Amino acid sequence: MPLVRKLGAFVALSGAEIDVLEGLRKRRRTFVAGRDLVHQGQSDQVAYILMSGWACSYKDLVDGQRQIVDFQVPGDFLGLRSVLLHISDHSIEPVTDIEVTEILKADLLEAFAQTPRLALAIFWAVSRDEAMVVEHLVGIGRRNAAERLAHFLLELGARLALIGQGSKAGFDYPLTQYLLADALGLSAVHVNRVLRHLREADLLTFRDGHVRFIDYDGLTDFADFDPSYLDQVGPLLT
Amino acid sequence: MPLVRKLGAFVALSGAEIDVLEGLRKRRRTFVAGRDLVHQGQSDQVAYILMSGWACSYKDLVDGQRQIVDFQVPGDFLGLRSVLLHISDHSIEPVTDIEVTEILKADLLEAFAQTPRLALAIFWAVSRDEAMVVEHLVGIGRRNAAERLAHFLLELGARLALIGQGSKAGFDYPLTQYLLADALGLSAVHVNRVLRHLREADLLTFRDGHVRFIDYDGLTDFADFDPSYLDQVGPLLT
DNA sequence: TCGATGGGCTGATCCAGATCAGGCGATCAT
DNA sequence: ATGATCGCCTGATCTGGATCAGCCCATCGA
Repeated sequence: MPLVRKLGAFVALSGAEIDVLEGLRKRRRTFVAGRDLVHQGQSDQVAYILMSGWACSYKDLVDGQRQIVDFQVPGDFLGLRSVLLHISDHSIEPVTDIEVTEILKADLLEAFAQTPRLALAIFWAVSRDEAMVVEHLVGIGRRNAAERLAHFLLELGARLALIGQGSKAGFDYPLTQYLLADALGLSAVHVNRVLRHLREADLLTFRDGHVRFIDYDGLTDFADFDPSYLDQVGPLLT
Repeated sequence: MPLVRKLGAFVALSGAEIDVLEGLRKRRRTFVAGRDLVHQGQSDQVAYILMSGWACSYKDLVDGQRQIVDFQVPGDFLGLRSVLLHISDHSIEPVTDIEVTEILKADLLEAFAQTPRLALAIFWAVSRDEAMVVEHLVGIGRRNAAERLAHFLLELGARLALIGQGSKAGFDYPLTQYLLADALGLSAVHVNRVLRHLREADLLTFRDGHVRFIDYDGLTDFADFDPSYLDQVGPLLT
């Protein structure tokens, strides 16, 4: 299970703790691509763990624009923040068909009371998510389009590497350039142009559902990518 | 104590829980304006609760720019994220002289184990902080300079109202236009111009250390400010 | 088989906000 | 009393990325 793998990067979980996580298998559900699981303004107090597929969390603006806050990959929580806040401040949309397991507020209380170490591990995961949002903020606020895009793809690569789905060579993605634009605060037109620049600079390619890092070190340098905020020790094996 | 007041907006804390918080008084420290308390890359695993004064958390880029992620006001946590992550991914600078109380990682574990409700309240505060960062991300990504600035000041007003230091009429601030620019992803020059526009549109004034909301409802409308992400029920009394 | 749709790609034009280059007044140290 | 510094303010110019308008190709349902 990808979550166990991810949390394992932070603390060695005991058998009992892993059992708690594995016990969640029972509440498995699936959702189809494109139809929101959580909608802005809803007050369900339910979160999910993503088991397979990709999702994204985003906010809509009145004028019809939207900002994608982050993509979620297997092992990530969906909507954990809205369990504590009374109203969900964002929407979540599956990018692909996805499988999830449900977490209720009661589960969280249970985890806090019974297995403080597991609670701490969840707290770590939440902190890491927040660190990623902060990094996106910095990217949108201060990096130009090319650096921002490169940085974003490097981050995704590192995150996927942690669950065994990416490496320094690249990774498979289910994203469109429109999704990327919504995440990066750019127009789809400009995303396309920037991808061409990166390709022409022999840094990476982005096509047919696969990112290939051609010059990983050059790219890291270009994007000023310092993965320490991801808190992964040896993030990229290959 | 402002933290008690803030958490009280989420759960009614028991006497015992308040005692735990009040017990932190002993580890009070002060810092002078401008000198970083926490520096990017440091690995101290210590956080603080801000008792008085303002601070800001920010990230530096290689090219000398910086992005302020958020300002902290009394009752807010400083650097809580870096207690869990092994390395602090950001810096924290006091905007004014500040008073803080220290929280060690051990305290946090203690809180999780002993008083799960308090732990939940802290979790709530962290979720709220994250929701604010997300809102800033949306602002920088998709709002124009004027909307972004107005939204930001309205948010600050609401946050200060929660601890009794602001209202629909306005609030006192210790910020410069340069700080505002670093927070909003704008240049200081442009912040100045936008402030003039907002003043000329009879929406607000920003001078002599005091924000005055001239047309609160008009401003809310203009900035598309929906405070539900702050999870405050009756945020603005006056 | 042929529209319709969705994703990718491109050139031309436009504009919000950056950058450059200052000026003004208040405070403060010598 | 005089620089130096800091915060605020302004006009002129430049530019990164948006917007507009459209083409190409693959897929898919009727």
